[in-house]
Parts: sequence; structure tokens; C-alpha cells
Amino acid sequence: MAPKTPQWRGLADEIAREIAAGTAGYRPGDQLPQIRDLVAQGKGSKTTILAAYKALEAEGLVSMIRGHGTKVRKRPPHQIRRHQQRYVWEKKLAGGPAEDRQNNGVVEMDTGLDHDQVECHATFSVIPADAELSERFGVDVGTLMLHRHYWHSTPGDPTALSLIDSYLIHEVAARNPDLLDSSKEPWPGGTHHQLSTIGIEIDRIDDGIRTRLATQAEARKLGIPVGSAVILLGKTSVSTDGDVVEYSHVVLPGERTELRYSVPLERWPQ
Amino acid sequence: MAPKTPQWRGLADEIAREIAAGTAGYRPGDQLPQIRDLVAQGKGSKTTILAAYKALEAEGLVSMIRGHGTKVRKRPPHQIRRHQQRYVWEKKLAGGPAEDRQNNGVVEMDTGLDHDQVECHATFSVIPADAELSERFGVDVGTLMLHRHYWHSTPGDPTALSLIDSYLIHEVAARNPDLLDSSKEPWPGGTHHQLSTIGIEIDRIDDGIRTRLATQAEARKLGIPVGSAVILLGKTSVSTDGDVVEYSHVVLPGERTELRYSVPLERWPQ
DNA sequence: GAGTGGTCTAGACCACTGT
DNA sequence: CAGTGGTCTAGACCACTCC
Repeated sequence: MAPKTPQWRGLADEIAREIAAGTAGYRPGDQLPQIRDLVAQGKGSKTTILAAYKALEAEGLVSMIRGHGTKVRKRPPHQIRRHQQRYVWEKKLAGGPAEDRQNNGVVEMDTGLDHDQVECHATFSVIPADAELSERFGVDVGTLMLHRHYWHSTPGDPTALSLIDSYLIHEVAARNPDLLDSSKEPWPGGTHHQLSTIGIEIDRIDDGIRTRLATQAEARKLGIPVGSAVILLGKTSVSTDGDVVEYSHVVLPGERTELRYSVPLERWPQ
Repeated sequence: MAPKTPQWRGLADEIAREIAAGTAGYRPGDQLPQIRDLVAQGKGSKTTILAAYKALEAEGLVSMIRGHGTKVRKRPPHQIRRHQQRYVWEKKLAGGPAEDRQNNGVVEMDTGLDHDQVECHATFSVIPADAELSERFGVDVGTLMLHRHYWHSTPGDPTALSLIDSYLIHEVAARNPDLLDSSKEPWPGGTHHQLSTIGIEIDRIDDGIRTRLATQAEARKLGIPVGSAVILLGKTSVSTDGDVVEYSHVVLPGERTELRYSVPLERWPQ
């Protein structure tokens, strides 16, 4: 009945223990023994050692770079996202005086980083609505949509903090030509203020949260190991007229992100 | 610059396309060609084919069972959890008439399944608070805690829908001895009503959402492939006195769960 | 016991990173 | 170019499932 462990699992567990214990040579940034060396030491064949290293990589403990080596990963800072608070704050900001919008970026609230510590990258395109978008917005398939792709990073580090695809109905967004211009990003005051310039007020935001393994492209951009998990956030903004006016699809690195929601409850009558 | 794809990736993609297209032999429940056969057909060595199949398993498309075969997975029903609505509803139920509580289980609301389609399993134990629990509840390390482990399933199917670990301060829970008795579960009216019997009203619930790869044990219990992602939900209940009175740690199968939260926004002044 | 996936080896050769 | 991970092979043997 003993659950026998494969050799590669045993080796992976052994190394994981060393890392957890902080043994010299197994501290963050240190380079692990090379695969060839362990083979020479008789720890197993190359395939076996590689399986152990791959397991550690999938668990986020080490990072393997071809031609470079295998290193113990430094724990990246945890990102806590309080969307509820953020949405409320963002709307208030958009409705307030212009000087507040200049000094308080929406991105900073998102990431908890300073104003000059975040770079915003944006590329816009116009695409026809596919079946999914047409259902979300309640428009015909083929309706032109403004597709805005964003990603944020810290200066000097190409690692993205999140990958965002945002969609608006093109005809609606075009009522203010500035909204079609990616060079206006980051827009002070965020999406709430953008939409307010074309007479739209957001009444409610619905978040849907799912998870799956990162694709290779996502893993590269977010700086996480392939095979690790991402959080998928679908954010639907509904106007005071009851129309879906914006939909965003956000990909977040699972291992270093926590989403928080707070649900206040009505008190029972005394 | 051509991003060359390994042979195993190419094979996996080819099979994934067949599955997506619904080709005969690649429909849900169908058995995939055996590894030995593909080797005989010259599609690659056993290691290569196995890597392709493993990739498909990690992506949730197929399930491999040793000694049995590799089959195309049936898409399990997607579970949508609206916690916000649920928390509000659950509190209202607990404050209302007893007959409502008998007829409306909290679990059913959770899973969207019928009353007689859900089995509830509960085991209770008393443990000393570790550092994490002591911080969450604001009690000393070593304080006795009531640890309640739950899992739900559909009759005849050992697959769990979720794995729940719930914690209460033992001294507090003991004010109603029924709360220490696992045979009283499932408790009509849920945790809100349980706590109301000892004079506690829940004022606010905070959800924290993270993700990571499933452990082997979780994968087995939830019926998901090892290496796939789970959603971790930490649920903190705060009483009207401002104390943390319950903390639950919920593990959900990532690939078939979606969490939804809705954030209503205050209207701008006219 | 037949069938089928899982682990392991020993070694060839490829592809990327850095000097 | 040297160093280091990634892919692939051919085949032996193990472990689990189902009959």
C-alpha cells in the first residue's frame, strides 16, 4: 500500500527540501547542479534528472534557461487586487475634478506601484465581432469593435504585470475620436472618464474569474514558468441604460496574484 | 525566426485539432490510439508519443489511466458560483422562518444542483491554531480551533465538487454543543444560522482568490488531471462586533469553475 | 494473464546563451 | 566556441486495470 515514488519525484522533493531549508547553493538566485553533473554522479539518467528539474520548474521553485542554467527563483512580490474598491474609486475619480485625474493614475491603483514605476503599452485595432463578443454586447456578428490591447511593466523589466484585451463597440467609441487614438493612453481617469466623454455612465461591473494553465506566449510575457497557472478575469461594464459598453479580458500571473472581494451584508432587524 | 515546434508538440496539436473537429475516433469518450501503435506507425518513439499525450492531459483534453487507456474527456458541466448573491441570500435565509431553512439547502445554492443530487460529507476535529490561523483570527498560537472538513459529491460518483476546510474558535463554537457534532451536518440554514445560535451575526464576508497547480491528492479527489489548476478561495467572515468568526479555505477545480462578483456603482449626481 | 500507461537508461544530436 | 538545456531513439522492465 506504500505509495511508491518515482526516482525523479524523489530527487525533486529532495531539492525542494534543500531550497525550503535555504542550504548553501540552494538559495534564491543560486545555480543548481547541472544535469550532466548529476548524471555523472549517478543520480539517474539525463531523462530522469530532467523530469525532476521540470517538476520543480512547474512548481515555480526554479527557472530553467536553455544555454544558461537552472537557478533557484526569487519569490516575486505578491500582487493583491481589490477590484471592488478600485471600481468604486475609479468612478468617483472620473466624476471629480480634472486635476485629481492627472495626479492619480488608474494603473497605479491596480498594481500598487508608484506613478513613475509603471510603463503602459497600448495597441489598438478594429476587428469584426466574433460569436463571443456579439453575445456579450448583444450586437450582430461582424459588427466592428475597437480592440485595445494593453500591458503594463516596470521600467527596465520586460515582464508584464498583466495582459489586457479591452473591447468597445467601434461606432460608439468613435463618437469621441480621441478614444480611437492609442497615443492618448494612459488616459487620465481611466475607462470611466473615457466613456463619460461620450455620455455613458457605468452603473455596474461584473467580474467573472476562471483559471487555466498559461499558454507559452503568456508565460513568456508574464515571466512565469510554462505550465504554471494564470487567472483569467472577464470584466463586463454595464451602463445606466442597461447596455454592455465595455468588456475586458485580463490575464494575471496566478502564482503572484490574489484577487479580493468584500461582501457587506444587511443587518438583521433587532 | 521560425518558432520550430518539437515533434511531440506537433503531434499533440494534431490530435487536439481532431478532437476540436469531432473526427470519428476523437469524440468524447473515445479511446485514443495506443502509444505502442503510434510507435509502430513510426509517429515517434514511446517517449515522444507519451510527451504528446501528457501535454493533452495537462490541457484537460484527454484522461490517461494506467492499465486502461487514454480517452477523450467528456466536458464536465461548468459550475458558476455567484458568491456575492449567495452570501446575501444565505444570511436572509438564516434570519427567516425555520421551514424555509429545511427546504432550501445552502449547498444546493452553491452548486446549482438539486436537493437530492448532492451528498455532503463532513469530518470534524480540534486542532491548535498555527501561525496563519492565529493571525487571521487574532488569537494566540496554540488556541484550540474547531476544524471542519467538508466535501460534496453527486450520488454514485466519488468526484468531489469542492474541498472545504472551515475553522471556528473552539471555545466560541462550544457555546452550542450541536456545532461540535459532525452528524448534524448538513445544517439547515448554513453557517449563518449556526453562528446565530450562539449570538453571532455576520456583518461582512471577504473573499480572497488565488490559483495554483493541484496537488496529487486534490487532483484525485476532484477528478481532474494532475498538473491542472485549482482555484483557492479564502473566505473570512467578520461579525458585527468586528471579530473574525469563521475562516474557510475552499479548493475548486479550476477548469470547470467560474466565480462571479458584481460591483454596483453609485450614480453620479445629475 | 493480457493490455496499457509509467519509469528508466545510455547515448546521439539539436538549439539557445554567453564570451 | 564552450556551456547548458531540449528533443529524440530503442528498448527493458515495472505497475496498474480489467477480465
